[in-house]
Amino acid sequence: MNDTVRPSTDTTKPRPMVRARPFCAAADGSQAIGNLLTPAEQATLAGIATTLRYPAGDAPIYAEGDEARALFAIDSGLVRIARHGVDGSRHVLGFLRPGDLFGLAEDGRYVNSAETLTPATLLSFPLQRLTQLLVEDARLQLHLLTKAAHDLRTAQRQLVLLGQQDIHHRLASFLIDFCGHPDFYEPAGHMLTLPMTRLDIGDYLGTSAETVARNFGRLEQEGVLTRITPKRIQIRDMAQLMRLASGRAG
Amino acid sequence: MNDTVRPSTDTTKPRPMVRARPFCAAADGSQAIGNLLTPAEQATLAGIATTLRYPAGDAPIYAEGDEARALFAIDSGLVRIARHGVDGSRHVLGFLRPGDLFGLAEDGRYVNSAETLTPATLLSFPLQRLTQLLVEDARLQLHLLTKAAHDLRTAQRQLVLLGQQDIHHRLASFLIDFCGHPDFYEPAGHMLTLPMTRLDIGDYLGTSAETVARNFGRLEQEGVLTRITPKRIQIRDMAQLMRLASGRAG
DNA sequence: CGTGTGATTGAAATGCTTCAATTATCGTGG
DNA sequence: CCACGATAATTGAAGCATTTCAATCACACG
Repeated sequence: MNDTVRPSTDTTKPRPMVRARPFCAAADGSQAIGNLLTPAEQATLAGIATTLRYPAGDAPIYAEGDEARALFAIDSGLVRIARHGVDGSRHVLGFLRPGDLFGLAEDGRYVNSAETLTPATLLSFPLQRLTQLLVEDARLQLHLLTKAAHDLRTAQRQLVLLGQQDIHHRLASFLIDFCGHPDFYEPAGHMLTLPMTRLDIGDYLGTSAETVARNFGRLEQEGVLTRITPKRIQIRDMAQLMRLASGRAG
Repeated sequence: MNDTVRPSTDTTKPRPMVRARPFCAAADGSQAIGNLLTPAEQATLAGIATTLRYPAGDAPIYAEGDEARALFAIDSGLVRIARHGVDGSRHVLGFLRPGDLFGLAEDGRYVNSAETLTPATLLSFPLQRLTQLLVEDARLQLHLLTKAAHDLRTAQRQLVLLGQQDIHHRLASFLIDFCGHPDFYEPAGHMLTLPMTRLDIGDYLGTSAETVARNFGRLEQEGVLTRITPKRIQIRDMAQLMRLASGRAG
């Protein structure tokens, strides 16, 4: 295991990015890039990438206000994107998976912060060289444009989620998101494994860790799920969970 | 005044798009295009545009699920972008102004609905021809990519806004947004003119029209503002309003 | 096998939602 | 120009969900 927060760096050829969709609302630049770009385009991008390794446990990748020097793609591991209010409050914008892209800047600075949730390997694309590439390759641009449009839709999904009044429905939506991802949901045993804390979920859903815990309890009482451990959840009534997620009373 | 909901169409040369930033969180594709594109690029775009005129009063521009045939830009007037839940609830994603772009599609269909707030003149860009243009012109693409990135940041702002617990702060943020736009805020008399209803604001802030009204009352009691009429608001303590908007206790 | 972090639960206070009634505003036609 | 009617806004009150502070419990890690 890594014993420092500083990432280890190597410039060897990174593995190709081949993973699927992002799983949760990710209001930041985030989407699978593997199935949007051709192998040739991926190779072009990989040519300017540097591989970085980070340990688990909230290792900072960048912070709000930092000078933006690179765009990142996740090769392995999980990353949390958040913004912080002046009062110290935190709002989690998304949980990112392998294949997801993040690090969009504004006026040369990052507008949010990124930390690891688990040990992670990232690909870093220096902005300067990336920009150079973009003006040369229209095809690459069109794909990135498509990606950005998709991210906007994803952000809209979370906006609608936060627009829902009660946490009961928001939590259901959150869980349903995860059930669509093989890395976290095992259909055979109906087992869901959550990689983040209750506080992370609370900050994501716009509520507190306590309310999240209480609503897990409520879903359990209703027979929708069972908490094997806090992070290992067994889904007992997927149909009902989906009803709740889509806003229908339950 | 228009006497039908169908827009009148003409193919004469549309006026150039020259307005400033969008004013409110606009989770949909929306941003001033005038100051991002060169006159030549604007001319290229204008060449494939059709001008549409819509009356006021919630005239539908398109609805969720409609086949997406065009991208829209506002020449004059105001447009509301929203999504609807299966239970009939509505979540307003943004209020758009002249210069704003909207109508991003997913799988050939619109993912939200757009209606007028006031009489509006729109420029319609047929998707087919627009796509053609994009693969030919790398410069245009890079600008649209920048625009998309900006919209993502805007969506993030609204996410943070909705992440705030109480409506008091959310409403303050909402009002501060408007104070930055000359079309709605007159600094001389500290007068703010809101073009939408309390229900629109409620659906935007994730609450009800009643709670919005109550919080206007509360801001008035606190001496922050005065309601001349429901839609004409005089700001009496801008500093305090900004403190509230940034999350600091009031 | 301790120890610290995360999760859960309790209880009081607050804020929000909902239903309902009243009042105000604005566009329209007399 | 004023009156009218429809829509919007405000306010009241009861019920409910969430927040906050606090204490306890469970688990993972060393």
